[in-house]
Amino acid sequence: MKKEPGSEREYLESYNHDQFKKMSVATDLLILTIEDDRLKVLMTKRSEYPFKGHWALPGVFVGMEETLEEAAVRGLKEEVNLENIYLEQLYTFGGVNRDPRLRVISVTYMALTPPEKLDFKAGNRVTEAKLIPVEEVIGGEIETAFDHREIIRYAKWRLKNKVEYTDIVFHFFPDMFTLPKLQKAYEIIAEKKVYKTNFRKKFMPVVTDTGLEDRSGGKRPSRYYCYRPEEKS
Amino acid sequence: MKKEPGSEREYLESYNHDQFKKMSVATDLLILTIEDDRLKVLMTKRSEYPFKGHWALPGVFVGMEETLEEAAVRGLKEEVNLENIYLEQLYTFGGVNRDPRLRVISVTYMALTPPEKLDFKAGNRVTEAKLIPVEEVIGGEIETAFDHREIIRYAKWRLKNKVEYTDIVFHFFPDMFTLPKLQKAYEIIAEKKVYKTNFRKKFMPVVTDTGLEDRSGGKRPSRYYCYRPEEKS
DNA sequence: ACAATAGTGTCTGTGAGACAGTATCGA
DNA sequence: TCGATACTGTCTCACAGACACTATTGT
Repeated sequence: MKKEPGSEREYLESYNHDQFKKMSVATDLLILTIEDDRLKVLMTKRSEYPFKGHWALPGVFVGMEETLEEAAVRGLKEEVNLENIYLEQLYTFGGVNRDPRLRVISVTYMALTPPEKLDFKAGNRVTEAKLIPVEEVIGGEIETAFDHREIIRYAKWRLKNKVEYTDIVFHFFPDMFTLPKLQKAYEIIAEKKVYKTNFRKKFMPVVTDTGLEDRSGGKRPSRYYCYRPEEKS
Repeated sequence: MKKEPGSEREYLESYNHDQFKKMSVATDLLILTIEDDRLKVLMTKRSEYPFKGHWALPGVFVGMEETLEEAAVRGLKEEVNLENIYLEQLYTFGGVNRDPRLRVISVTYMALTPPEKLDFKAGNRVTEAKLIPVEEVIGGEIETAFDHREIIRYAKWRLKNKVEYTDIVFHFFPDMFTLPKLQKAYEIIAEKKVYKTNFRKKFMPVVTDTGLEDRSGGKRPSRYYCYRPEEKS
């Protein structure tokens, strides 16, 4: 078959080298939440080789007809039945031997949610899934599959940085929350104590008082606030 | 052929679905520099379909035996004969129809360099390459291939953010530089004027005076500084 | 009354913004 | 001397850190 140099056909063929055939692209999900005053990540126990019995991040392969973000959203829906939550691309990991079976490029996405919204027991999944404190993963107490320990360490680092100059803390809470709880979450992520006064000065401008109170504490009740329902016009 | 459920073999086969076969992974490079008081990006003129005659970012496909970063480093070496420069992963673009020929996931890397180190005329490249002001690309004055205009817009945004709270400005300069020039670069990237006094207060702690002077200005000479040769012990 | 938690007032220090002033070059 | 550029001193103001104080609950 005759080839026209520089033609579309020649290009299509040149890209079909065997070299580029066996790479797969996946999105791995870092579903993070705060529970019992600890930052936790959702992991699934592998029931198959390799790393059978180890814990891994949930993930899906990217289909030919979906974007990376669509794949991440699909994964969230399939694995934890979760929709409409905060999602951001974290980093792309492409080590050669990340997966001993085949070359997998993993585009990781970070999802933040209050623990109440997680529903990983239901659904049609067979594999075991649970929230694991990131400290236990990073500390090596948990047997972790692939390079997922590194990925989790990176996510924790990114979160720690962003919490100081953005409003991501709010994504760990439902519509209503109390400032003491918000502060506690902030301190866990930032890994440092802050003064009540300064914390409130910082976030008061972006929250609004609901008038409701949380009387579950036993002591003086704290007020419920909402995030930014009054955006300044 | 008999299959053992849960075996390694079954897994390998299940990942060989046609669905995951035709995706390619590339790294596109954003080689940024400051020249003539403008932020510029290196682009190459496409000599083939598609987007023939349009300008595109340099990039290489990721080989099976190299990591993403190794591919980026190789691309830098091949395209602009550049080594040992600042390189950071920017973002991964995975739109379905980014490339009309085949599905390409593009892991983009941002490289910063002084313009003197660029050597894209030499080498064995046949395609035309030149530095184009990012404003012209974003403004639509330049015919841009694929989604590269979006990528460049994102890089500019990221750079603008990082310049305020990191030391990336220094990567646009060789070992020695004057503070007025450094400030000018800062202002171009941050897209705002700053006061000399405050700029110096901010960066004086991380530079050291060489004693040398730049007498090319015609007026009062400015001193040459180095970046952090005196890291505090 | 008391312990415990929620919430406020205010002093201090740091660092950016603003601007006036001094220093050094060529012509 | 003059214009232009390099460099410095210092006032102000916003904001985070620090800490003492008041307020409201259950027991």
